[in-house]
Amino acid sequence: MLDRKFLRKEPQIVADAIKAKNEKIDIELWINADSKRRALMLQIEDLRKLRNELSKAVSMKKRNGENADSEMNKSREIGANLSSLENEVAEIDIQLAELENSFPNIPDSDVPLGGEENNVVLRSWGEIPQFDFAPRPHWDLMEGVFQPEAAGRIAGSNFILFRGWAAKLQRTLISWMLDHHINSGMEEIWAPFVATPESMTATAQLPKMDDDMYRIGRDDLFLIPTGEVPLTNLYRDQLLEEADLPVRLCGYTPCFRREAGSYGKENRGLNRVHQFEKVEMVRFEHPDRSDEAHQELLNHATGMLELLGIPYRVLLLASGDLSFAAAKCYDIEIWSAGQKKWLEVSSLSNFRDFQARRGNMRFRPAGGGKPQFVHTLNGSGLALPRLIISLVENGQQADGSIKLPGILAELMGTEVIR
RNA sequence: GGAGAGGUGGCCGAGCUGGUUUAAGGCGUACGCCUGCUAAGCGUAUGUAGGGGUAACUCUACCGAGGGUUCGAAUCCCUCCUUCUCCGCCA
Repeated sequence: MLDRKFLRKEPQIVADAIKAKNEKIDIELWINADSKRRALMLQIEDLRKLRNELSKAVSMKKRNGENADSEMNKSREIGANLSSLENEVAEIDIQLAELENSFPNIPDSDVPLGGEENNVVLRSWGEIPQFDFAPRPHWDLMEGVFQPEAAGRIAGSNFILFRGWAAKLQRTLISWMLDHHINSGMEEIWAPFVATPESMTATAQLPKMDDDMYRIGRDDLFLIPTGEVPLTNLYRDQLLEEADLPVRLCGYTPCFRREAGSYGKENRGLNRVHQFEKVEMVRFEHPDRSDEAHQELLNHATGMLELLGIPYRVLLLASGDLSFAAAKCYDIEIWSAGQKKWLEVSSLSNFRDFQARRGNMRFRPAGGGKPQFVHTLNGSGLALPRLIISLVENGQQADGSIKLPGILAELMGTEVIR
């Protein structure tokens, strides 16, 4: 959510951001409703003041045993007036809230304008593996341990069922990544995998992503589409002390996505599924340090890829590719040798105070003074299916066996999976 | 699922037979004083949001959320959420 004062003062910046993010909403609607609301509030507050004074007079007179009928009648009239004005304001408030929820965050000034084609590759690491045979896609290499048909029988199409070493590999990676985060000072969180509409609104999956999420209608809950939701909402409506910052969290969660209308070749195998596992990093930062924190999250995520020996590149997303709530976002893409393409395995965003304002997450400055909104950041660290794709496809050998990077070989108890 | 008890400012906690409470008091925090340091003590200030004014300042709202009763609601009524205790059910 954007600050109302900002909306009043800088409508053009907001309009530009709406355009840059390809949203369709008109700020004029908000401006009109807001000024109408303020005019009404002026009247309401005057009437309330009058009524408060009358009330006081009634109270005094009654205590002295005097008659207060005329004050009470006046007050009654005011009450009738007030309730009709208050109803008007209530309607406007609903409009305003809807509009405010629909304004996207403002992209940072260093974010390139335009769509996906304007994303900038900031850096890359590692050599793209070469083979003296034709490398195969993961669904071939994982035949027997990755069984989409079995998953389909259980839950419908586009779900994952792993067995044997694939199941163990996933569990091992989750555990290793969490330990990696914990060792760098993050606190591990195990949170609910469902969340209320309020939580979804605070992190801004609602209203925009409604159609992309699974909803449990009977209890009005959503299956979380990312660990960002529970980890960030941990501090919804909370007041932190400056000394508490930064709060550095990590946690494993499954992520549920309807991926409505996305079928086809691009989505074969593990590329795009309805449920995937992910380790998420979330950070609550002092506004002055969020840029630095963003870099740290990025370096932390890429550090893991370097340990695993997976070639990657880092993209700075252009405005049109930026999510609704983000001010700035880096994507990390890793190489898929079998499919010969880059796969997004992590998205690291700085939301500045956008989510904090929606979720009322604040801190009290060290020297006292008014509470301020924190900055929230998050990033995948990392998403499992595509990481597994890359490990399997990049590590494949001519006979179809898979060579594991040293660190994983140790954890899995074998250097080569057959 | 059933019964009961709670939800008040950063925290604790009074008020809850409706009207000088426009939320007491304490803790914490900030500043100052005093004690030759420290501890203790004393004094003052200190909720959030919005509006008006150049300004000292001032007005309005907020006591889990939303409705209702009333001239007037933290206080009475209804619905919902949530926490705790007991019972039931359950991996």
